[in-house]
Amino acid sequence: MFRGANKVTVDSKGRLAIPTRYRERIGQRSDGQLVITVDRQCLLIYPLPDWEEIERKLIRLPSLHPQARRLQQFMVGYASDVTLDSHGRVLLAKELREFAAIDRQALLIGQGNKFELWDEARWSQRIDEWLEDEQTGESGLPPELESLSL
Amino acid sequence: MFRGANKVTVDSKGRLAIPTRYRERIGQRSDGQLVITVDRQCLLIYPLPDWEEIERKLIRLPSLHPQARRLQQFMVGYASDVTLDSHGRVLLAKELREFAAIDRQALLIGQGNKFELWDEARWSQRIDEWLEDEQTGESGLPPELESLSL
DNA sequence: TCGCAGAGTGGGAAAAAGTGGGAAATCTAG
DNA sequence: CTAGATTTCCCACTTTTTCCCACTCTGCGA
Repeated sequence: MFRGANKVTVDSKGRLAIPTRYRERIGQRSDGQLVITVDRQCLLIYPLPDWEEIERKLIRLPSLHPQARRLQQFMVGYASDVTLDSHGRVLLAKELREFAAIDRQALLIGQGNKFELWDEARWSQRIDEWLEDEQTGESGLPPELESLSL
Repeated sequence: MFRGANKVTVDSKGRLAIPTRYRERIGQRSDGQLVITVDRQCLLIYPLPDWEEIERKLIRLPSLHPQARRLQQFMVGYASDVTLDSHGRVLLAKELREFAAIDRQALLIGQGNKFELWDEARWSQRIDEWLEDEQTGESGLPPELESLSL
């Protein structure tokens, strides 16, 4: 399981160093092969086998449903294969950096079987939104959340 | 499986370079033979054998159903055979370029067994639509999506 | 406090890919 | 049959990518 938030920098060539503590696990799980794709506002980084499972699920979605089609289109469409280089770095395709507005400072967030990669500014914006929402007292939690005990 | 988004340019003669990482697969699958046809807003590019399967399905559709008829008409009607040249490029027929409003900058999107080719401007428009829809809190997600865990 | 080791960062050079254009070949129309 | 136009093939230049090396920084131990 990947956990924790790490400040990382993307250099001028678009390379991103994966923090060392994750490297061994990635090496074991997928021999250094990762797949990077987009979410709404950030990028998602999966070890190859985990991605393949997601991809299978996506492809099975009903292709006539516009929203399903779109999710497929974006997630599979942007998914790019990368391999750790000799220094544990991966190359972020220009298209991905543009999509997620990542230029230099970013945050790598461990999320179980995957990572999220956020542009620093967008991330702090997201924190603000969260705090605001909590204040204004959110309504309409789905049952899974209502009963969640932390 | 084809995946990933690539910025590509269509030159003044209507040629499009297929990114190298896909070429080997295309060579294996169909000896460099592709079929390009139209979708509603973009072009679709299939390896020949995959297209032939699609074509069979299309032809079997009930020809009295107006929408099926139209789909047949457009997809089969516009389908054009192309072969990779010595530099891995294909020639986009003028009719196809006009249909999809592609002049110079385009995006090649891997979608499993096929590619989509989008005019750059149209694609970013599509991204905007996606982000808007997601924000406005979608209703009526199909069960397959509701329970999808990525 | 100093030095060493591991991690992170940057950059240069070779190789590969992308791009454009020209010449030959083919087709079309008069 | 010929002139013009279009297509196809190939060559050469430019840009990008990839691989590798070297330097810096940080943290830990002596």
